[in-house]
Amino acid sequence: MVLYCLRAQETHTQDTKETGMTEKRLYHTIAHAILEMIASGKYPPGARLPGERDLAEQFGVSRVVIREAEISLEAIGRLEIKVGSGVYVRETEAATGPELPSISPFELTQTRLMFEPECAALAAKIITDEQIEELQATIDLMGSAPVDSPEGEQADMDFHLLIAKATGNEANVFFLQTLWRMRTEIETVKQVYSAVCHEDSSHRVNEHSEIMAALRNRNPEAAREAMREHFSRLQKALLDASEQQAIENAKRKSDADRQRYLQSSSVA
Amino acid sequence: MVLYCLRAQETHTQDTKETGMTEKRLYHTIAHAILEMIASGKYPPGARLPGERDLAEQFGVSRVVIREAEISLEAIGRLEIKVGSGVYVRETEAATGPELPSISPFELTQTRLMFEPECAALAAKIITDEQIEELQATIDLMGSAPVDSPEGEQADMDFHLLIAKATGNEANVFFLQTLWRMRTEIETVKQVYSAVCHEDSSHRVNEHSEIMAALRNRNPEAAREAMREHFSRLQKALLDASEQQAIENAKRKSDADRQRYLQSSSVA
DNA sequence: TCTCAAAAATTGGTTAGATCAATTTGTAAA
DNA sequence: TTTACAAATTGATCTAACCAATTTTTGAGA
Repeated sequence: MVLYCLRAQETHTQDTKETGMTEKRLYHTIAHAILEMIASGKYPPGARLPGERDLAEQFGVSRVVIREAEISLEAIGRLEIKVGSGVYVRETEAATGPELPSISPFELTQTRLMFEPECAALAAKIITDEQIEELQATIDLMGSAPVDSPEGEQADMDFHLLIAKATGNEANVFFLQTLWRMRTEIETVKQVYSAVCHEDSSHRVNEHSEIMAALRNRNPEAAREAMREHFSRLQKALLDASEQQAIENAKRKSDADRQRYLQSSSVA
Repeated sequence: MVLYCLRAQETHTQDTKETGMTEKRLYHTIAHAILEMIASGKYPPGARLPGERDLAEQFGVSRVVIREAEISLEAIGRLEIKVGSGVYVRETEAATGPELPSISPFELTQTRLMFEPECAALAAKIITDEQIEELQATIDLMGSAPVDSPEGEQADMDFHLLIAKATGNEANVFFLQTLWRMRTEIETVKQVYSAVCHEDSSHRVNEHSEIMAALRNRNPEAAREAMREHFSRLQKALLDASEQQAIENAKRKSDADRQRYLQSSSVA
Protein backbone atom coordinates (compact mmCIF):
# COMPACT_ATOMS: atom_id res chain seq x y z
CA MET A 1 0.00 0.00 0.00
CA VAL A 2 2.62 2.49 1.06
CA LEU A 3 4.82 1.55 -1.81
CA TYR A 4 2.05 2.08 -4.30
CA CYS A 5 1.25 5.46 -2.93
CA LEU A 6 4.84 6.60 -2.85
CA ARG A 7 5.15 5.57 -6.43
CA ALA A 8 1.98 7.37 -7.27
CA GLN A 9 3.43 10.50 -5.83
CA GLU A 10 6.85 10.29 -7.33
CA THR A 11 5.68 9.51 -10.83
CA HIS A 12 2.63 11.66 -10.44
CA THR A 13 3.02 13.97 -13.38
CA GLN A 14 4.17 11.30 -15.75
CA ASP A 15 1.31 9.01 -14.87
CA THR A 16 -1.29 11.58 -15.72
CA LYS A 17 0.38 12.47 -18.97
CA GLU A 18 1.21 9.01 -20.18
CA THR A 19 -1.75 6.96 -19.11
CA GLY A 20 -4.40 9.56 -18.42
CA MET A 21 -5.84 7.15 -15.91
CA THR A 22 -4.59 8.14 -12.50
CA GLU A 23 -6.11 11.14 -10.78
CA LYS A 24 -4.72 14.53 -11.57
CA ARG A 25 -4.85 15.83 -8.02
CA LEU A 26 -2.78 14.24 -5.33
CA TYR A 27 -5.55 14.48 -2.74
CA HIS A 28 -7.79 12.45 -5.01
CA THR A 29 -5.14 9.77 -5.19
CA ILE A 30 -4.79 9.80 -1.42
CA ALA A 31 -8.55 9.72 -0.90
CA HIS A 32 -8.69 6.69 -3.15
CA ALA A 33 -5.86 5.07 -1.21
CA ILE A 34 -7.65 5.68 2.08
CA LEU A 35 -10.81 4.10 0.71
CA GLU A 36 -8.73 1.09 -0.30
CA MET A 37 -7.27 0.83 3.17
CA ILE A 38 -10.79 0.78 4.54
CA ALA A 39 -11.96 -1.72 1.96
CA SER A 40 -9.05 -3.99 2.78
CA GLY A 41 -10.45 -4.39 6.27
CA LYS A 42 -7.45 -2.86 7.95
CA TYR A 43 -9.73 -0.16 9.34
CA PRO A 44 -13.21 -1.56 9.96
CA PRO A 45 -16.20 0.71 10.53
CA GLY A 46 -15.77 2.68 13.71
CA ALA A 47 -11.99 2.35 13.71
CA ARG A 48 -9.71 5.32 13.99
CA LEU A 49 -7.38 6.18 11.17
CA PRO A 50 -3.75 7.13 11.84
CA GLY A 51 -3.22 10.82 12.50
CA GLU A 52 -2.61 13.31 9.76
CA ARG A 53 1.07 13.44 10.55
CA ASP A 54 1.48 9.67 10.36
CA LEU A 55 -0.43 9.35 7.10
CA ALA A 56 1.50 12.25 5.61
CA GLU A 57 4.73 10.45 6.38
CA GLN A 58 3.44 7.07 5.19
CA PHE A 59 2.23 8.43 1.88
CA GLY A 60 5.13 10.80 1.50
CA VAL A 61 2.92 13.84 1.04
CA SER A 62 2.19 16.94 3.05
CA ARG A 63 -0.39 17.13 5.82
CA VAL A 64 -2.53 19.45 3.73
CA VAL A 65 -3.06 16.75 1.12
CA ILE A 66 -4.07 14.25 3.79
CA ARG A 67 -6.52 16.76 5.21
CA GLU A 68 -8.02 17.52 1.81
CA ALA A 69 -8.47 13.83 1.11
CA GLU A 70 -10.10 13.23 4.48
CA ILE A 71 -12.32 16.27 4.11
CA SER A 72 -13.57 15.07 0.74
CA LEU A 73 -14.32 11.67 2.25
CA GLU A 74 -16.07 13.30 5.16
CA ALA A 75 -18.20 15.28 2.73
CA ILE A 76 -19.53 12.12 1.14
CA GLY A 77 -20.14 10.49 4.50
CA ARG A 78 -17.36 7.90 4.51
CA LEU A 79 -15.35 9.41 7.37
CA GLU A 80 -16.11 11.32 10.50
CA ILE A 81 -13.58 13.88 11.70
CA LYS A 82 -13.55 14.63 15.41
CA VAL A 83 -11.50 17.61 16.46
CA GLY A 84 -8.79 16.74 18.93
CA SER A 85 -9.71 13.06 18.78
CA GLY A 86 -9.13 11.60 15.35
CA VAL A 87 -10.65 10.51 12.08
CA TYR A 88 -13.04 7.57 12.18
CA VAL A 89 -14.54 5.25 9.60
CA ARG A 90 -18.28 5.75 9.32
CA GLU A 91 -20.38 2.65 9.79
CA THR A 92 -23.69 3.96 8.56
CA GLU A 93 -22.87 3.49 4.86
CA ALA A 94 -26.43 4.01 3.73
CA ALA A 95 -28.75 5.45 6.33
CA THR A 96 -27.56 9.04 6.45
CA GLY A 97 -28.49 10.68 3.23
CA PRO A 98 -27.25 14.14 2.37
CA GLU A 99 -30.80 15.42 2.43
CA LEU A 100 -30.94 16.20 6.12
CA PRO A 101 -28.89 19.09 7.49
CA SER A 102 -26.42 18.56 10.28
CA ILE A 103 -28.05 19.90 13.40
CA SER A 104 -27.59 19.54 17.14
CA PRO A 105 -30.02 17.88 19.56
CA PHE A 106 -30.73 21.31 21.01
CA GLU A 107 -31.76 22.69 17.69
CA LEU A 108 -34.03 19.74 16.99
CA THR A 109 -35.70 19.98 20.36
CA GLN A 110 -36.15 23.70 20.04
CA THR A 111 -37.84 23.27 16.68
CA ARG A 112 -40.09 20.56 18.06
CA LEU A 113 -40.87 22.89 20.95
CA MET A 114 -41.98 25.48 18.42
CA PHE A 115 -43.91 23.21 16.10
CA GLU A 116 -45.54 20.36 17.97
CA PRO A 117 -47.46 22.44 20.54
CA GLU A 118 -49.17 24.17 17.64
CA CYS A 119 -50.02 20.78 16.17
CA ALA A 120 -51.50 19.73 19.48
CA ALA A 121 -53.57 22.88 19.72
CA LEU A 122 -54.93 22.43 16.22
CA ALA A 123 -55.55 18.74 16.75
CA ALA A 124 -57.50 19.42 19.92
CA LYS A 125 -60.11 21.23 17.87
CA ILE A 126 -60.79 18.51 15.35
CA ILE A 127 -59.50 15.20 16.66
CA THR A 128 -61.91 12.28 16.31
CA ASP A 129 -62.83 9.75 18.96
CA GLU A 130 -61.14 6.98 17.02
CA GLN A 131 -57.89 8.94 16.90
CA ILE A 132 -58.10 9.50 20.63
CA GLU A 133 -58.38 5.76 21.09
CA GLU A 134 -55.31 5.18 18.94
CA LEU A 135 -53.41 7.73 20.96
CA GLN A 136 -54.39 6.04 24.20
CA ALA A 137 -53.12 2.76 22.82
CA THR A 138 -49.65 4.21 22.26
CA ILE A 139 -49.56 5.45 25.85
CA ASP A 140 -50.59 2.05 27.20
CA LEU A 141 -47.98 0.37 25.04
CA MET A 142 -45.27 2.75 26.14
CA GLY A 143 -46.20 2.17 29.78
CA SER A 144 -45.86 -1.59 29.49
CA ALA A 145 -42.87 -1.76 27.14
CA PRO A 146 -39.38 -1.96 28.66
CA VAL A 147 -37.29 1.18 28.75
CA ASP A 148 -35.31 1.84 25.57
CA SER A 149 -37.03 -1.00 23.74
CA PRO A 150 -37.84 -0.59 20.05
CA GLU A 151 -41.52 -0.91 20.98
CA GLY A 152 -41.25 2.03 23.35
CA GLU A 153 -39.52 4.15 20.75
CA GLN A 154 -42.14 3.22 18.18
CA ALA A 155 -44.95 4.07 20.57
CA ASP A 156 -43.33 7.41 21.30
CA MET A 157 -43.15 8.25 17.62
CA ASP A 158 -46.66 7.04 16.95
CA PHE A 159 -48.00 9.29 19.68
CA HIS A 160 -46.54 12.41 18.13
CA LEU A 161 -47.26 11.29 14.60
CA LEU A 162 -50.89 10.57 15.38
CA ILE A 163 -51.33 14.08 16.73
CA ALA A 164 -49.92 15.47 13.50
CA LYS A 165 -52.28 13.26 11.56
CA ALA A 166 -55.16 14.46 13.72
CA THR A 167 -54.59 17.97 12.36
CA GLY A 168 -55.76 16.61 9.01
CA ASN A 169 -52.87 18.41 7.35
CA GLU A 170 -50.47 16.34 5.27
CA ALA A 171 -47.79 19.03 5.50
CA ASN A 172 -47.83 18.69 9.29
CA VAL A 173 -47.50 14.93 8.97
CA PHE A 174 -44.60 15.37 6.61
CA PHE A 175 -42.77 17.74 8.94
CA LEU A 176 -43.38 15.52 11.95
CA GLN A 177 -41.90 12.60 10.04
CA THR A 178 -38.93 14.70 9.03
CA LEU A 179 -38.37 15.75 12.64
CA TRP A 180 -38.35 12.13 13.62
CA ARG A 181 -35.95 11.23 10.84
CA MET A 182 -33.60 13.87 12.22
CA ARG A 183 -33.78 12.22 15.59
CA THR A 184 -33.01 8.74 14.27
CA GLU A 185 -30.76 9.36 11.27
CA ILE A 186 -28.43 12.13 12.39
CA GLU A 187 -25.68 10.44 14.33
CA THR A 188 -24.94 13.05 16.97
CA VAL A 189 -28.62 13.65 17.63
CA LYS A 190 -29.31 9.95 17.96
CA GLN A 191 -26.56 9.46 20.49
CA VAL A 192 -27.55 12.30 22.77
CA TYR A 193 -31.24 11.51 22.56
CA SER A 194 -30.83 7.86 23.42
CA ALA A 195 -28.54 8.77 26.30
CA VAL A 196 -31.15 11.11 27.72
CA CYS A 197 -34.18 8.93 27.12
CA HIS A 198 -32.64 6.30 29.32
CA GLU A 199 -33.52 8.23 32.46
CA ASP A 200 -36.24 10.23 30.90
CA SER A 201 -38.79 7.55 30.13
CA SER A 202 -40.60 7.73 33.46
CA HIS A 203 -41.69 11.29 32.79
CA ARG A 204 -42.71 10.57 29.25
CA VAL A 205 -45.77 8.49 29.97
CA ASN A 206 -47.07 11.03 32.45
CA GLU A 207 -46.57 13.91 30.07
CA HIS A 208 -48.17 12.08 27.19
CA SER A 209 -51.12 11.40 29.45
CA GLU A 210 -51.48 15.07 30.23
CA ILE A 211 -51.43 15.95 26.55
CA MET A 212 -53.98 13.18 26.04
CA ALA A 213 -56.27 14.66 28.69
CA ALA A 214 -56.20 18.07 27.04
CA LEU A 215 -57.03 16.50 23.67
CA ARG A 216 -59.87 14.53 25.23
CA ASN A 217 -61.33 17.78 26.55
CA ARG A 218 -60.87 19.39 23.15
CA ASN A 219 -58.92 22.12 24.89
CA PRO A 220 -56.41 23.67 22.45
CA GLU A 221 -54.67 25.93 24.97
CA ALA A 222 -54.17 23.12 27.45
CA ALA A 223 -52.90 20.80 24.71
CA ARG A 224 -50.45 23.40 23.51
CA GLU A 225 -49.22 24.03 27.02
CA ALA A 226 -48.87 20.34 27.87
CA MET A 227 -46.87 19.69 24.71
CA ARG A 228 -44.72 22.70 25.45
CA GLU A 229 -44.04 21.39 28.91
CA HIS A 230 -43.12 18.04 27.41
CA PHE A 231 -40.38 19.52 25.26
CA SER A 232 -39.25 22.12 27.75
CA ARG A 233 -38.42 19.36 30.15
CA LEU A 234 -36.70 17.39 27.42
CA GLN A 235 -34.62 20.42 26.53
CA LYS A 236 -33.57 20.76 30.16
CA ALA A 237 -32.74 17.07 30.34
CA LEU A 238 -30.57 17.44 27.26
CA LEU A 239 -28.76 20.34 28.81
CA ASP A 240 -28.20 18.41 32.03
CA ALA A 241 -26.90 15.45 30.09
CA SER A 242 -24.54 17.54 28.06
CA GLU A 243 -23.36 19.09 31.29
CA GLN A 244 -22.64 15.72 32.80
CA GLN A 245 -20.83 14.61 29.68
CA ALA A 246 -18.51 17.58 29.67
CA ILE A 247 -17.16 17.88 33.15
CA GLU A 248 -14.55 20.52 32.55
CA ASN A 249 -15.00 24.05 31.30
CA ALA A 250 -17.97 22.90 29.28
CA LYS A 251 -19.92 24.17 32.25
CA ARG A 252 -19.66 27.67 30.93
CA LYS A 253 -21.10 26.59 27.61
CA SER A 254 -23.94 24.66 29.14
CA ASP A 255 -24.85 27.58 31.37
CA ALA A 256 -24.91 29.84 28.38
CA ASP A 257 -27.01 27.32 26.49
CA ARG A 258 -29.37 26.86 29.35
CA GLN A 259 -29.82 30.56 29.86
CA ARG A 260 -30.40 31.07 26.18
CA TYR A 261 -32.90 28.27 25.79
CA LEU A 262 -34.71 28.91 29.02
CA GLN A 263 -35.00 32.51 28.00
CA SER A 264 -36.15 31.72 24.51
CA SER A 265 -38.71 29.17 25.60
CA SER A 266 -40.09 31.09 28.55
CA VAL A 267 -42.47 33.32 26.65
CA ALA A 268 -45.72 31.57 25.92
CA MET B 1 -22.95 38.44 2.31
CA VAL B 2 -19.36 39.31 2.85
CA LEU B 3 -20.27 41.11 6.02
CA TYR B 4 -22.01 38.07 7.40
CA CYS B 5 -19.13 35.81 6.64
CA LEU B 6 -16.55 38.11 8.10
CA ARG B 7 -18.61 38.18 11.23
CA ALA B 8 -18.79 34.43 11.22
CA GLN B 9 -15.06 34.28 11.14
CA GLU B 10 -14.33 36.95 13.68
CA THR B 11 -16.73 35.64 16.29
CA HIS B 12 -16.07 32.08 15.34
CA THR B 13 -14.87 30.71 18.64
CA GLN B 14 -17.40 32.61 20.64
CA ASP B 15 -20.23 31.42 18.49
CA THR B 16 -19.44 27.80 19.00
CA LYS B 17 -18.97 28.19 22.71
CA GLU B 18 -22.00 30.27 23.44
CA THR B 19 -24.62 28.70 21.24
CA GLY B 20 -23.29 25.32 20.31
CA MET B 21 -25.15 25.75 17.07
CA THR B 22 -22.85 27.13 14.45
CA GLU B 23 -20.32 24.91 12.77
CA LYS B 24 -17.10 24.24 14.56
CA ARG B 25 -14.79 24.15 11.57
CA LEU B 26 -14.10 27.25 9.58
CA TYR B 27 -14.16 25.48 6.25
CA HIS B 28 -17.69 24.29 6.98
CA THR B 29 -18.71 27.86 7.58
CA ILE B 30 -17.07 28.93 4.35
CA ALA B 31 -18.60 26.05 2.41
CA HIS B 32 -21.98 27.12 3.72
CA ALA B 33 -21.28 30.72 2.73
CA ILE B 34 -20.32 29.63 -0.78
CA LEU B 35 -23.54 27.66 -1.10
CA GLU B 36 -25.41 30.78 -0.03
CA MET B 37 -23.62 32.84 -2.66
CA ILE B 38 -24.75 30.31 -5.21
CA ALA B 39 -28.27 30.20 -3.84
CA SER B 40 -28.48 33.98 -4.00
CA GLY B 41 -28.16 33.78 -7.75
CA LYS B 42 -24.89 35.68 -7.85
CA TYR B 43 -23.22 32.63 -9.38
CA PRO B 44 -25.67 30.69 -11.55
CA PRO B 45 -24.94 27.13 -12.67
CA GLY B 46 -21.94 27.09 -14.97
CA ALA B 47 -20.53 30.34 -13.62
CA ARG B 48 -16.98 30.61 -12.39
CA LEU B 49 -16.33 31.46 -8.77
CA PRO B 50 -13.70 34.03 -7.82
CA GLY B 51 -10.22 32.63 -7.41
CA GLU B 52 -9.01 31.12 -4.19
CA ARG B 53 -6.95 34.18 -3.42
CA ASP B 54 -9.87 36.55 -3.92
CA LEU B 55 -12.22 34.50 -1.81
CA ALA B 56 -9.61 34.17 0.90
CA GLU B 57 -9.33 37.92 1.06
CA GLN B 58 -13.10 38.46 0.91
CA PHE B 59 -13.81 36.05 3.71
CA GLY B 60 -10.74 37.02 5.66
CA VAL B 61 -9.39 33.48 5.86
CA SER B 62 -6.43 31.69 4.39
CA ARG B 63 -6.37 30.01 1.01
CA VAL B 64 -6.20 26.63 2.71
CA VAL B 65 -9.65 27.07 4.20
CA ILE B 66 -11.11 28.19 0.90
CA ARG B 67 -9.63 25.14 -0.77
CA GLU B 68 -10.98 22.79 1.88
CA ALA B 69 -14.43 24.31 1.55
CA GLU B 70 -14.38 24.02 -2.24
CA ILE B 71 -13.05 20.46 -2.09
CA SER B 72 -15.85 19.42 0.23
CA LEU B 73 -18.37 20.99 -2.14
CA GLU B 74 -16.72 19.28 -5.06
CA ALA B 75 -17.04 15.96 -3.24
CA ILE B 76 -20.81 16.32 -2.97
CA GLY B 77 -21.11 17.42 -6.57
CA ARG B 78 -21.94 21.07 -6.11
CA LEU B 79 -18.73 22.45 -7.64
CA GLU B 80 -16.35 21.43 -10.35
CA ILE B 81 -12.69 22.32 -9.95
CA LYS B 82 -10.64 22.70 -13.10
CA VAL B 83 -6.91 22.95 -12.59
CA GLY B 84 -5.46 26.15 -13.96
CA SER B 85 -8.87 27.38 -15.01
CA GLY B 86 -11.11 27.92 -12.04
CA VAL B 87 -13.94 26.61 -9.91
CA TYR B 88 -17.35 26.30 -11.52
CA VAL B 89 -20.88 25.83 -10.22
CA ARG B 90 -22.30 22.46 -11.19
CA GLU B 91 -25.65 22.46 -12.90
CA THR B 92 -27.09 19.55 -10.95
CA GLU B 93 -29.01 21.54 -8.34
CA ALA B 94 -32.21 19.44 -8.37
CA ALA B 95 -33.10 16.80 -5.86
CA THR B 96 -31.84 18.72 -2.86
CA GLY B 97 -33.66 17.68 0.27
CA PRO B 98 -36.30 15.07 0.89
CA GLU B 99 -39.01 14.27 -1.60
CA LEU B 100 -42.03 16.45 -1.09
CA PRO B 101 -45.51 15.10 -0.41
CA SER B 102 -48.46 16.28 -2.45
CA ILE B 103 -50.28 18.89 -0.43
CA SER B 104 -52.72 21.68 -1.07
CA PRO B 105 -52.05 25.41 -0.80
CA PHE B 106 -54.32 25.51 2.24
CA GLU B 107 -52.31 22.90 4.07
CA LEU B 108 -49.08 24.68 3.28
CA THR B 109 -50.42 28.00 4.48
CA GLN B 110 -51.82 26.48 7.63
CA THR B 111 -48.46 24.92 8.46
CA ARG B 112 -46.71 28.20 7.81
CA LEU B 113 -49.31 29.84 10.04
CA MET B 114 -48.34 27.42 12.77
CA PHE B 115 -44.59 27.53 12.33
CA GLU B 116 -43.43 30.92 11.17
CA PRO B 117 -45.02 33.00 13.95
CA GLU B 118 -43.02 30.92 16.42
CA CYS B 119 -39.90 31.61 14.41
CA ALA B 120 -40.65 35.31 14.50
CA ALA B 121 -41.19 35.25 18.25
CA LEU B 122 -37.94 33.45 18.85
CA ALA B 123 -36.06 35.66 16.42
CA ALA B 124 -37.33 38.79 18.15
CA LYS B 125 -35.41 37.79 21.24
CA ILE B 126 -32.02 37.30 19.68
CA ILE B 127 -31.95 39.01 16.29
CA THR B 128 -28.88 41.16 15.65
CA ASP B 129 -28.78 44.67 14.29
CA GLU B 130 -27.10 43.45 11.13
CA GLN B 131 -29.86 40.95 10.52
CA ILE B 132 -32.45 43.66 11.00
CA GLU B 133 -30.69 45.70 8.35
CA GLU B 134 -30.76 42.75 5.95
CA LEU B 135 -34.46 42.28 6.60
CA GLN B 136 -35.16 45.93 5.90
CA ALA B 137 -33.28 45.59 2.62
CA THR B 138 -35.67 42.85 1.47
CA ILE B 139 -38.66 45.04 2.30
CA ASP B 140 -37.21 47.98 0.38
CA LEU B 141 -36.46 45.71 -2.55
CA MET B 142 -39.93 44.24 -2.54
CA GLY B 143 -41.44 47.71 -2.45
CA SER B 144 -39.53 48.85 -5.51
CA ALA B 145 -39.65 45.64 -7.53
CA PRO B 146 -42.52 45.13 -9.98
CA VAL B 147 -45.36 42.87 -8.91
CA ASP B 148 -44.79 39.17 -9.68
CA SER B 149 -41.19 39.84 -10.68
CA PRO B 150 -38.55 37.26 -9.78
CA GLU B 151 -36.86 39.91 -7.66
CA GLY B 152 -40.03 40.41 -5.66
CA GLU B 153 -40.43 36.68 -5.13
CA GLN B 154 -36.82 36.39 -4.08
CA ALA B 155 -37.17 39.27 -1.64
CA ASP B 156 -40.29 37.66 -0.19
CA MET B 157 -38.46 34.42 0.39
CA ASP B 158 -35.40 36.15 1.77
CA PHE B 159 -37.54 37.99 4.29
CA HIS B 160 -38.96 34.79 5.74
CA LEU B 161 -35.69 32.92 5.41
CA LEU B 162 -33.74 35.63 7.21
CA ILE B 163 -36.13 35.44 10.15
CA ALA B 164 -35.55 31.71 10.36
CA LYS B 165 -31.82 32.31 10.23
CA ALA B 166 -32.15 34.91 12.97
CA THR B 167 -33.36 32.14 15.28
CA GLY B 168 -29.83 30.74 15.06
CA ASN B 169 -31.33 27.28 14.58
CA GLU B 170 -30.35 25.35 11.45
CA ALA B 171 -33.36 23.08 11.79
CA ASN B 172 -35.62 26.12 11.51
CA VAL B 173 -33.73 27.26 8.43
CA PHE B 174 -34.11 23.82 6.90
CA PHE B 175 -37.86 23.72 7.51
CA LEU B 176 -38.33 27.21 6.19
CA GLN B 177 -36.49 26.22 3.02
CA THR B 178 -38.60 23.11 2.73
CA LEU B 179 -41.78 25.15 3.11
CA TRP B 180 -40.61 27.39 0.31
CA ARG B 181 -39.74 24.42 -1.84
CA MET B 182 -43.30 23.24 -1.39
CA ARG B 183 -44.52 26.58 -2.62
CA THR B 184 -42.35 26.57 -5.73
CA GLU B 185 -42.00 22.91 -6.63
CA ILE B 186 -45.47 21.50 -6.09
CA GLU B 187 -47.41 22.35 -9.20
CA THR B 188 -50.88 22.90 -7.76
CA VAL B 189 -49.51 24.98 -4.92
CA LYS B 190 -47.45 27.11 -7.28
CA GLN B 191 -50.41 27.89 -9.48
CA VAL B 192 -52.75 28.95 -6.72
CA TYR B 193 -50.10 30.97 -4.92
CA SER B 194 -49.03 32.90 -7.99
CA ALA B 195 -52.65 33.63 -8.80
CA VAL B 196 -53.24 35.03 -5.36
CA CYS B 197 -50.01 36.96 -5.02
CA HIS B 198 -51.04 39.01 -8.01
CA GLU B 199 -53.57 40.95 -5.98
CA ASP B 200 -52.06 40.30 -2.62
CA SER B 201 -48.72 42.04 -3.10
CA SER B 202 -49.95 45.41 -1.91
CA HIS B 203 -50.66 44.01 1.53
CA ARG B 204 -47.42 42.11 1.67
CA VAL B 205 -45.07 45.04 2.06
CA ASN B 206 -47.22 46.54 4.80
CA GLU B 207 -47.41 43.28 6.69
CA HIS B 208 -43.72 42.65 6.38
CA SER B 209 -43.14 46.14 7.74
CA GLU B 210 -45.29 45.41 10.76
CA ILE B 211 -43.38 42.21 11.47
CA MET B 212 -40.20 44.23 11.01
CA ALA B 213 -41.34 46.79 13.57
CA ALA B 214 -42.01 44.11 16.14
CA LEU B 215 -38.58 42.59 15.55
CA ARG B 216 -36.97 46.02 15.86
CA ASN B 217 -38.63 46.44 19.24
CA ARG B 218 -37.51 42.93 20.24
CA ASN B 219 -41.14 42.19 21.03
CA PRO B 220 -41.79 38.43 20.64
CA GLU B 221 -45.53 38.58 21.18
CA ALA B 222 -46.00 41.36 18.66
CA ALA B 223 -43.79 39.59 16.15
CA ARG B 224 -45.74 36.37 16.56
CA GLU B 225 -49.03 38.18 16.18
CA ALA B 226 -47.91 40.16 13.15
CA MET B 227 -46.69 37.01 11.42
CA ARG B 228 -49.94 35.27 12.28
CA GLU B 229 -51.88 38.14 10.78
CA HIS B 230 -49.73 37.90 7.66
CA PHE B 231 -50.68 34.29 7.06
CA SER B 232 -54.25 34.59 8.24
CA ARG B 233 -54.84 37.14 5.55
CA LEU B 234 -53.08 34.96 3.01
CA GLN B 235 -55.24 32.03 4.00
CA LYS B 236 -58.36 34.12 3.45
CA ALA B 237 -57.06 35.35 0.12
CA LEU B 238 -56.50 31.75 -0.92
CA LEU B 239 -60.04 30.86 0.02
CA ASP B 240 -61.45 33.77 -1.93
CA ALA B 241 -59.32 32.93 -4.93
CA SER B 242 -60.29 29.30 -4.91
CA GLU B 243 -63.91 30.38 -4.71
CA GLN B 244 -63.50 32.64 -7.70
CA GLN B 245 -61.60 30.01 -9.55
CA ALA B 246 -64.32 27.51 -8.81
CA ILE B 247 -66.85 29.94 -10.18
CA GLU B 248 -64.79 30.53 -13.28
CA ASN B 249 -64.25 26.84 -13.78
CA ALA B 250 -67.94 26.25 -13.40
CA LYS B 251 -68.68 29.03 -15.83
CA ARG B 252 -66.21 27.73 -18.36
CA LYS B 253 -67.59 24.28 -17.97
CA SER B 254 -71.15 25.45 -18.46
CA ASP B 255 -70.06 27.50 -21.44
CA ALA B 256 -68.43 24.47 -22.94
CA ASP B 257 -71.48 22.44 -22.13
CA ARG B 258 -73.72 25.02 -23.67
CA GLN B 259 -71.63 25.18 -26.81
CA ARG B 260 -71.45 21.43 -27.03
CA TYR B 261 -75.16 21.08 -26.66
CA LEU B 262 -75.86 23.88 -29.11
CA GLN B 263 -73.48 22.27 -31.55
CA SER B 264 -74.91 18.83 -31.09
CA SER B 265 -78.42 20.10 -31.46
CA SER B 266 -77.58 22.03 -34.59
CA VAL B 267 -76.03 19.01 -36.18
CA ALA B 268 -78.99 16.98 -35.34
C1' DT C 1 -4.28 43.11 -41.41
C1' DC C 2 -4.36 38.52 -39.94
C1' DT C 3 -2.26 34.35 -37.89
C1' DC C 4 -0.12 31.87 -34.62
C1' DA C 5 3.46 30.73 -31.47
C1' DA C 6 5.99 32.35 -27.45
C1' DA C 7 5.86 35.01 -23.19
C1' DA C 8 3.34 36.65 -19.27
C1' DA C 9 -0.35 36.49 -16.10
C1' DT C 10 -3.79 33.83 -13.76
C1' DT C 11 -5.32 29.89 -11.21
C1' DG C 12 -5.43 25.67 -8.84
C1' DG C 13 -1.99 22.20 -6.42
C1' DT C 14 1.50 21.25 -3.09
C1' DT C 15 5.01 21.96 0.41
C1' DA C 16 7.11 23.32 4.88
C1' DG C 17 6.90 25.04 9.26
C1' DA C 18 4.63 27.12 12.87
C1' DT C 19 0.78 28.16 16.22
C1' DC C 20 -3.85 27.35 18.23
C1' DA C 21 -7.63 24.76 20.31
C1' DA C 22 -10.04 20.53 21.50
C1' DT C 23 -9.37 16.06 23.25
C1' DT C 24 -7.21 12.30 25.34
C1' DT C 25 -3.91 10.37 28.38
C1' DG C 26 -0.80 10.15 32.16
C1' DT C 27 0.24 11.24 36.78
C1' DA C 28 0.30 12.83 41.32
C1' DA C 29 -2.32 14.45 45.17
C1' DA C 30 -6.45 13.89 48.21
C1' DT D 1 -9.98 4.79 44.38
C1' DT D 2 -11.08 9.06 42.78
C1' DT D 3 -10.13 13.65 41.49
C1' DA D 4 -7.58 17.40 39.42
C1' DC D 5 -4.04 19.09 36.86
C1' DA D 6 -0.19 18.67 33.52
C1' DA D 7 1.46 16.77 29.30
C1' DA D 8 0.97 14.65 24.97
C1' DT D 9 -1.90 13.91 20.94
C1' DT D 10 -4.66 15.47 17.20
C1' DG D 11 -7.17 18.20 14.15
C1' DA D 12 -7.60 23.42 12.53
C1' DT D 13 -5.67 27.37 10.73
C1' DC D 14 -2.21 30.58 9.02
C1' DT D 15 1.79 32.27 6.32
C1' DA D 16 4.82 32.31 2.58
C1' DA D 17 6.56 30.24 -0.64
C1' DC D 18 6.97 27.45 -5.30
C1' DC D 19 5.08 24.20 -8.97
C1' DA D 20 1.97 23.01 -12.86
C1' DA D 21 -1.99 23.65 -15.85
C1' DT D 22 -4.56 27.04 -18.24
C1' DT D 23 -5.73 31.37 -20.12
C1' DT D 24 -4.56 35.81 -21.85
C1' DT D 25 -1.50 38.93 -23.91
C1' DT D 26 1.93 40.09 -27.02
C1' DG D 27 4.54 40.56 -31.06
C1' DA D 28 6.86 38.83 -35.04
C1' DG D 29 6.08 36.93 -39.51
C1' DA D 30 3.07 35.96 -43.55
